[in-house]
Amino acid sequence: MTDQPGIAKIAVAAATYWIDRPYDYRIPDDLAGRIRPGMRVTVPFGRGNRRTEGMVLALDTGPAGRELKPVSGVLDREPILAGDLLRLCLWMRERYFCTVYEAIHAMLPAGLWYTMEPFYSLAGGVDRPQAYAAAEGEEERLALDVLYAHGGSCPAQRFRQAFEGADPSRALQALVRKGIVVPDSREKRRRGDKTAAMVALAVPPDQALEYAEKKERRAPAQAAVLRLLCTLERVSLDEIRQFTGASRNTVAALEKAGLAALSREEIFRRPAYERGPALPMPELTAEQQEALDGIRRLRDGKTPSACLLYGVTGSGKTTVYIQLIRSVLQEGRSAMLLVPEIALTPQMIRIFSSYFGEEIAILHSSLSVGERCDEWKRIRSGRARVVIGTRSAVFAPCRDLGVIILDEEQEYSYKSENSPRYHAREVAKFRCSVSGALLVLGSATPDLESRWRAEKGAYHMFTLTRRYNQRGLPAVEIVDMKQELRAGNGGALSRRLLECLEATAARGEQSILFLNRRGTYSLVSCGECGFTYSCPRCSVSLTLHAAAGRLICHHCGFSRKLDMACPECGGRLHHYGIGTQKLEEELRQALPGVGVLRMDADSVAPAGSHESILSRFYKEGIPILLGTQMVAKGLDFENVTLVGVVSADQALYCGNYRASERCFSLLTQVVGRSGRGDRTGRAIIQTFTPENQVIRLAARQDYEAFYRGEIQLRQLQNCPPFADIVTVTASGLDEDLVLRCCAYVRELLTEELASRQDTQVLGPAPLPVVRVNNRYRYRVSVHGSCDRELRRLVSGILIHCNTAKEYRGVSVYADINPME
DNA sequence: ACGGTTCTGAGT
DNA sequence: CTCAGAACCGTG
Repeated sequence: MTDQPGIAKIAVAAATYWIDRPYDYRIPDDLAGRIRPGMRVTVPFGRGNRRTEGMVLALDTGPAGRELKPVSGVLDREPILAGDLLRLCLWMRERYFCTVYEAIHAMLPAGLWYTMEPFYSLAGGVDRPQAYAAAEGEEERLALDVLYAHGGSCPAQRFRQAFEGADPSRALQALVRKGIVVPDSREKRRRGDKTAAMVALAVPPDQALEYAEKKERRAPAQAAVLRLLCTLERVSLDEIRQFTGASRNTVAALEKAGLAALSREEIFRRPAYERGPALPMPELTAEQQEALDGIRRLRDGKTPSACLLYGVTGSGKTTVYIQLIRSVLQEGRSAMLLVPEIALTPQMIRIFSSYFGEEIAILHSSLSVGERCDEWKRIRSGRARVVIGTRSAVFAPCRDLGVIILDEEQEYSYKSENSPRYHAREVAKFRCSVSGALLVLGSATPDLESRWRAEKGAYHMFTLTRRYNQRGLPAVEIVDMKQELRAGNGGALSRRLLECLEATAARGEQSILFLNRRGTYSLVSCGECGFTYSCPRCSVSLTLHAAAGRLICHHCGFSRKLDMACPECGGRLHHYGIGTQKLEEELRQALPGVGVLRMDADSVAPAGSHESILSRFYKEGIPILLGTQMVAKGLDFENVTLVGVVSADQALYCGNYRASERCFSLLTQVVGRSGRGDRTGRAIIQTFTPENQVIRLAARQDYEAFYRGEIQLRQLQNCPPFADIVTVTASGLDEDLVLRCCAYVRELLTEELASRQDTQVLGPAPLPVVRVNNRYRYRVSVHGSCDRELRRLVSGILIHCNTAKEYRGVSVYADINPME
């Protein structure tokens, strides 16, 4: 009787939410000792014993109470998830109502995922004549031909190729029924590890040189390779080719002669980014030093906790980050810096590469699968200890994490919109508490929730108030667009803004115009009968995509050609709404001869064009940069002294409880783009509601006043941070059924939560767009503390609604503090 | 979800 | 009595 673990507790990839639990498997003798928690394995699952992937969560000793199925194979040599990430999976399952494997898929780069590829093999004990004798018809014989050609086992894909369009499945199924062929599956990694052939001397250098001299005449290439190897010890085959021109065969000959040894070494695919010149650590201002010291003291505390670094735009938060990361590295630990959108921060990466060189790893969605996978491996191996990335980088496999910094922590891009619907800030907080790391939230306009926690003492707060060069904040003017209309100016740009744009250009300075509306899209409608195009699958109007001349649905992608005239009455079609493209035309007319650069979803579609537009703006000094969200953030150009917000209103009136916060943050950021050099900037905000308090406070850059007012509203509405909002959303093709399901959800929640004073159940309410892709979507919301009781209740509801046959065809999911 | 098992009812 | 398809059920 040994105490060797004989049982593995395994999370199975094929499990849906309602059957997701750790399953016990027996560890067969041949795999004993090779299985550890954090490794992926294959296991038979379900009645059909289909092979599926599983993650070993824990090992257990002891004789099984009943017959267990055995683990069938091991996929990883080493645990791919360390203990902290494994714990995180389980935590995410509880918090975000997802399966363990959904959490695992969020954590692992796609290149490391396995897929199960269907295979067919010859059954044991059947010989070739027997097999062919049993086969009936051309197709079955062909299938056997394919199998024997591949040595008795091959992927299903091969049959499809060999059958040239004909369906092989009938023949294969017949052979399976006859017991000649067995179906099976094999795992396949999405992207393999990249390796390079390396060459090294297999004998002492003097011996190699001697041989080289001897062979100089008859084999000059071999001699050259040997001499190179004497100086460099280990060289890749490619380098040998480059330096000596010798071919593979030359090296092979040396290997055969016992002089060189060939081996394979893993190499890492690295993303392209601009490396900055190596720089000494930046100097800190007194204020920055004070913040840094305070943050460091937190790290020295027994339980490093979270802190808020509140710094106005241009106050040098990045400098503090750099110094903080350096001190973490000096302790031998690793650091993580999360940013809302990496495409917008090439400067950030450049700066960090200046200070940390090849120790940085970059993780974001526009890397190739291989690059992402390899950056991940560099982090896990400890080669890269500074991770810079977007939302999903919060799962980076850092060893001994010392700090996680969330820059612009109020940004909503940190919240995932699909399962697992996690918030990177919450995940970061969890990881920090597990690893004893410090969480730093940086922002010029902190999330109300964070600011409130700071006030309550849950977070420490450090403040940076002074801008770089002692520059004052820009002078902000609010322009009333109603008055413009009364004065007969129906355009998108006020006279005041045009005047300032012209004057700025005349001084040789630059302006940024911000339009809070995506792309070039606009609504099309008939001027005579009022007809508008609507999507046949969704409850929205189609919008015009001028560049393609097509009408497109932003929700499902449906598109159609634009008609010459109204399809209902033949009347003239008008385009409403203003996009960047239209604004660009208006500008060119109003300010002829003044250069305009446009940056929006359309113009940056080709990869890398984002940066090239910015560098043109910088280097060519084009007077006006016009764009959407993407010009609001992170740009830092000295010569920009004017910023115009074309319309401040859109962000504000959309019915979301966070609309004000969002608007305030956006306006503050945009305004902060102005006057970063040695000249004071100016900003102009256009609005139809100049009396609006949020706009006025943003113009004054008065975050504290905004916070005071807004936090009271939140308390009245029982919204975060005073309560969580847990939503249960149902969708399906049958609107009645979806509503009936919601009614059930509402009833159950109301009943079960009746005793909770501070909890309200709201809805069902349609989503802002009620129908997408023919599916109707309604949701019930709970405002209250998302404690264990509520989570269990919601979990039970999800399981019931997704399995009960009266709601068949309705899918239901839950989200906590969703964006919409 | 998925595939094996059981149930059901029309057809021989 | 047979057999196909629907309903059902459990996943280690």
